[in-house]
Amino acid sequence: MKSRPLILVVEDEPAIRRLICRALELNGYVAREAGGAVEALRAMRASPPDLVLLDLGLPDRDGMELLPLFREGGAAVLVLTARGESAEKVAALDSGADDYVTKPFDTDELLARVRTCLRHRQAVLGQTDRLTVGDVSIDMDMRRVSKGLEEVHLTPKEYDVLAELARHAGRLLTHAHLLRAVWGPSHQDDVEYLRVAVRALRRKLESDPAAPVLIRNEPGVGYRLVA
Amino acid sequence: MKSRPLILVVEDEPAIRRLICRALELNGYVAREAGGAVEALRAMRASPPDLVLLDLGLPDRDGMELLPLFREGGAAVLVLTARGESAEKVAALDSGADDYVTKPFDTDELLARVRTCLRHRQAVLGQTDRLTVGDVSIDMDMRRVSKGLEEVHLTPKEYDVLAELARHAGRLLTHAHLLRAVWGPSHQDDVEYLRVAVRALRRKLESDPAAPVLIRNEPGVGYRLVA
DNA sequence: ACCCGTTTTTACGGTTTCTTTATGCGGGCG
DNA sequence: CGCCCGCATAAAGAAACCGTAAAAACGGGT
Repeated sequence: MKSRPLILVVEDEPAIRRLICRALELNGYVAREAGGAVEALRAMRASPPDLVLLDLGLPDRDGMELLPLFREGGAAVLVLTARGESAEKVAALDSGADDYVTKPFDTDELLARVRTCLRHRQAVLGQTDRLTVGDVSIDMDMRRVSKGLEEVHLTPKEYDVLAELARHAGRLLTHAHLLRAVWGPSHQDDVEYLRVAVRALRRKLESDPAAPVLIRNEPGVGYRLVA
Repeated sequence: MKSRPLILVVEDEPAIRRLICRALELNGYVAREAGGAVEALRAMRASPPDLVLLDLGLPDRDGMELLPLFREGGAAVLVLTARGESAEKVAALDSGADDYVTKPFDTDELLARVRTCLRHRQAVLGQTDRLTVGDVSIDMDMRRVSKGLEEVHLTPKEYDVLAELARHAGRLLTHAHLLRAVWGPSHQDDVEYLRVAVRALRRKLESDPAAPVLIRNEPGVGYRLVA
């Protein structure tokens, strides 16, 4: 997921569609529109969204048929429809929808549910593309790291190590794991590489490199980025 | 998560509470009840649930205060309350609630949302096997162990022994078994290693290391982690 | 061909962890 | 009663590991 999540709004009523998209854009999302099933599929293929807001009552196709497709594409799905039947909700949720909101809806609530859906999806995919620990923030998408306000320059290897640690923030990664991920399987025993890289990272990111709090060491096992 | 997910229903109105629990039990869940905040916390500690159905309007404490606690305990939270204010919903969802349903609710829809919450939770936790015995909890995935609130540092061997014991919690593991698992087949007779490691573990994890309750000794056979 | 930033090696002192040995306690048994 | 065995505890020497520094090799761009 990019720093600005991509949301696809599938809704046949243009007025409502625009309304939703405006609200999304105002809240920092990138919104794409689709008025029907075929259009939605095309948009899906063109650039896979992070979340789909799906109206079930489409003119050309039943939205329920699209649901599995979005799911397979890795998107979260929030069904947003006028159909209030309990059976419909159950069917949609059990088909993999992440939430179900009936029209008319409250915009603030919808946005909160959108956030919740994205949170769930993010957890599922396990990729936090922006991570902030203390005063350092890591933007995976931009491949940028900053401490406080200034940006910090990292060499490729340094960045790769940090990224791997950040992808599993809080978890203890073994030397072998990190080495495999960054240097490839053939170097999974060259712990010295790791030491040099970690030292460089600490020097650049830690407030007190002598007493590291960000990248911790578990003697004999590996390193861990605090969560 | 067990084969039958454990759900804690926090709701002060006995009639509604029973109704919900009955519905849950009929659908293959194990339901626990709590009429207030303190009761909920006790139930939480006794056996951490997979999901909490939380009514915000409790007599003794605002449900919103409990929400973070449940989240930290690894439970999914479905807020089920009479408060229909949009701001309330936004606050709850942004505090980590996985869904928000207002009373009166439809039972089938609630059950579908329960399923969705559990699905999300399972995805989030992935295969994070976490074991809690008394006040010590072992997170295999993170390779972390904590007693009470503080984290406890374990050396590699200490952790390996504990992990092996935890993997077969409640079962009696022979000296040879543990030694093979941790030190390798060539040291399966060096019981001294084991004693030193167990002692270190007890010192760090037991409330009274002189009277161990967590790691028990079966004279002449091996050790056992209580379940 | 040369320069500069990056990566790979190598070396060393200090610390953590592991192994090994020693001692004391208590229960079962002759 | 005294001996032996299994266990807990303590402590010390050995080994493994870490952080640090710096030199050597590398590689892309000018």
